[in-house]
Amino acid sequence: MEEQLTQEAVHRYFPDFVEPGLQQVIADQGRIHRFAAGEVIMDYGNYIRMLPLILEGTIKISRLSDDGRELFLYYLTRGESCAMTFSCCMNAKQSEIRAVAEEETVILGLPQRRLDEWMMRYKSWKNFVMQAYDQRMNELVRTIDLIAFQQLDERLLDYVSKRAAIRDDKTIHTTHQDIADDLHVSREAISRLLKSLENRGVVKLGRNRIHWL
Amino acid sequence: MEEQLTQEAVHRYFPDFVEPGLQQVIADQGRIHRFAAGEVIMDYGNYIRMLPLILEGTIKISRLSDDGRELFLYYLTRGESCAMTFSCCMNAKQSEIRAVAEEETVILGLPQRRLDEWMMRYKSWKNFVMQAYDQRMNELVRTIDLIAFQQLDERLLDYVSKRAAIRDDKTIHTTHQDIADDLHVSREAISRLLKSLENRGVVKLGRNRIHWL
DNA sequence: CGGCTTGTGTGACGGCGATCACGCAGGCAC
DNA sequence: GTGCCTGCGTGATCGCCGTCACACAAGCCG
Repeated sequence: MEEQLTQEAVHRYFPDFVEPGLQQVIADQGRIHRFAAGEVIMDYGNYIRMLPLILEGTIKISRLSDDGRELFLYYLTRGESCAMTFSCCMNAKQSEIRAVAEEETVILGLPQRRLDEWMMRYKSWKNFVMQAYDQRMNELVRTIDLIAFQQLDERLLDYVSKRAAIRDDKTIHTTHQDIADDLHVSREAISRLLKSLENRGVVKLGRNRIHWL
Repeated sequence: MEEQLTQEAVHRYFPDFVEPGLQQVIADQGRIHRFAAGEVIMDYGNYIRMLPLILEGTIKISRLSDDGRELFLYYLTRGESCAMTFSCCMNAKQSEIRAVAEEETVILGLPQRRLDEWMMRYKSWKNFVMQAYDQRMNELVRTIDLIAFQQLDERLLDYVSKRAAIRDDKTIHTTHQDIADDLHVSREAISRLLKSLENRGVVKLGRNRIHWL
């Protein structure tokens, strides 16, 4: 069952793709894939045959550092795509990132072969790609800023608020350990700081969930 | 005195620009600018009218964080260009970065107006731009990795070796305070660690200079 | 119900780096 | 030479977070 989108649906999901020709090829060549929460969409070392555009849901992008540790980079949500994957597509490299569905997620997979050609043919596609790079660069710079300057409590606040915002859900379902892993700190530190946030009335805690006030 | 390059010189500096037409427009439209060590090439809030390609020398790229602190990002050297500037050019935004010449530096300035058009017309230009983004993304990820995982001594080693490598000069001329600022740590910590590196025979220290062994 | 697993709270202790407070040394100006 | 400024070395103290060690609580399953 290989679903496709209609040209109208492409236009609805990605209103920035203005050229009818672009809408048409995306509709023709894109294939819909569905993933359950926790499913690995793409993993380190995989050969990449398609570029994912996210239609629904959220995916979490991580990367292996030089010495094999997992490094959380960012979340992607609907209407976005993965800048780190472009370069792999372009050079037919193996994936340097892992993408995991955070919740039930629907993506449109575009065949790797055509992307390069689209860059030169469709201005709005080129802009989309450039903008994706730009967004991610800014996100990474912001992360560096947080790690370099902020205390852990600020970083945690940022993390929690962002995760609450990315889906319109004020309750995050996760464990303290998972947060600690993403921020590369100890679980105890997260527990203590969350407790103090609760005392300050910023969040309400429960087992496996954090409610953002 | 507005110097230009010949088409042959463009080819020599940037062998990856294969299209003769691209070489020609770069030669025609590029203007050479020279900067002394320490000179500010581009500053926060400037309107950007040109994209710099570095012909000779080294420039240091920094950025203001959300709350106004200076955040060192990376060094650029010959044959490279600044990915963060592309996006400013594209959208005619004000600069979000500061570029300072580390040493005497020569750049070729390309007029902002044409860049977008070149992306779609010249494949090797498009590849150059994409590769620039990709390199910087990887550099930023590596920085995050270092800050998140490594102790300060590892970061310092990485920093010193990189600065020694970027110009072919095993002696770095700088102060402990400058290094401390780049790494966002205290000067004392840098002094102590450099001392221990000297004791371990990794570097030789002198006033205003560090010699890499 | 009791036992097990998984998640959370909390104390004790230690290390790294920040901060403060100096002393000292190299080089420049006079 | 005498000052003076800038850069470097070093000790003392302090705070954040890592680590270890447990207690306890929530939920699942027999």
